[in-house]
Amino acid sequence: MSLDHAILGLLSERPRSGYDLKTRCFDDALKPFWTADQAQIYRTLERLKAAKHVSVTTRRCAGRPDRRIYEITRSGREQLDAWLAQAHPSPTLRDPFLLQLYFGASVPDDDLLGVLESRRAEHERRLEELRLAASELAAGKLGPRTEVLRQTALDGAAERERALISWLDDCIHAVTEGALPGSEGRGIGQRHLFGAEPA
Amino acid sequence: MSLDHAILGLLSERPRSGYDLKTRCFDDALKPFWTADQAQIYRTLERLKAAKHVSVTTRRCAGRPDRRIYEITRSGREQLDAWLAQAHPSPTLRDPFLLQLYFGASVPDDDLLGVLESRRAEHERRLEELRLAASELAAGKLGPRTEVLRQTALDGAAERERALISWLDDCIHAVTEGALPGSEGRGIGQRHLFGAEPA
DNA sequence: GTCTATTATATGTTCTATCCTATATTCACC
DNA sequence: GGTGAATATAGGATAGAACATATAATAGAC
Repeated sequence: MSLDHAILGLLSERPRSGYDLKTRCFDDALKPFWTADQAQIYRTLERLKAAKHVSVTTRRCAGRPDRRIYEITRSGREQLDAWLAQAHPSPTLRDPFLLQLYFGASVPDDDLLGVLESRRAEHERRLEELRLAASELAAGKLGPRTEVLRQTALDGAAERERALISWLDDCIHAVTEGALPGSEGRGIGQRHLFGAEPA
Repeated sequence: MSLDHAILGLLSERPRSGYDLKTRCFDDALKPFWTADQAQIYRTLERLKAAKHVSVTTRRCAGRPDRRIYEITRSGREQLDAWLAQAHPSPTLRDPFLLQLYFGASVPDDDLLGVLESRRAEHERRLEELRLAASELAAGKLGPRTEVLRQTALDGAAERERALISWLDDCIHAVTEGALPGSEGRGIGQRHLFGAEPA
């Protein structure tokens, strides 16, 4: 239910429409922390409205569809505060790339290197995004506690990326230096090593 | 479709039953890389069978339900090899904890500290699991390339955890030293700062 | 003697996320 | 005059993950 709370958090700053949430929050400042597509946002707003955590005011716009401006209610704030103050389990990480390494004994060095380098580029790209977000944050538009906390959150995400990049560099180095034992073909030898299925 | 390939990878080592995959792979050695519940595994095996990537042999067992042993087919191996050799997008990270920091300006230091410490404990727990997995791996039962790759994968996951723990330590330190600006109440002042919704 | 765990497979339901499509208008560009 | 982008909301379809329940026998604990 984290998307609910992301939206409640955004609405606790000021009232917004669904479109506004999408284009000016989830596609922008919130992107490093949580993403959501448009359909999800509108559906979540409906749900929050049904739960009375937000209220709606329709604003007429000539020609266009009416704008529905959502505002957080007292019960929404209470819900948000309770959620913010308690610990939540961290999501289990499921990364296809680690599976590739795990099962990659039959993959030729060249292909392996390609995968490693594309992964490295991706983390570098994310790190760049985080740097950009951090520089946009430092404009003094927010309260000091908010600003420090957001910088800290960005920094945590950046640490993660940096750790992965330096590890990937080690991997790439090992492969290009030929430090990785040669390709093993696949499985036939191992099947004998393991023996038959136990009864 | 990574679960499909995790299962194909496991079956490329040796034939296994669904129960076997669950209890001896996904709950064990594969746990740091990919988890799956029983229902998911059986349904995926069905799907792989329909796609002719695995074949089944039923083994009668007195009293118990028959054991269905799955074996990878030639087309399954081809599918697996192709997947292993190409790059896949890394999953977008969505971590409720980062949202908590992002919106946490109204949370009292004590609650914040509780959240930080419980998160730290969780990463420490995972790191311990990774250490255990690494020591179980170093038994010489596998080919040299497989062993190095698996150690490397575990090491990458461990680096991630270590980076987060050291960052969390900084956060905890900052809060306990009072380096974090005081609580801001919530929103009322900010609402004025931001001004009204633009027309 | 009952209760729980283990071995083994399978279905049902719900939730979340992603993608695609529909609707409706204004404005800028070519 | 047509095309596409921006503004704005909403529904449908699908896939993945999580959780719960059904069935069925044996072995061991209390």
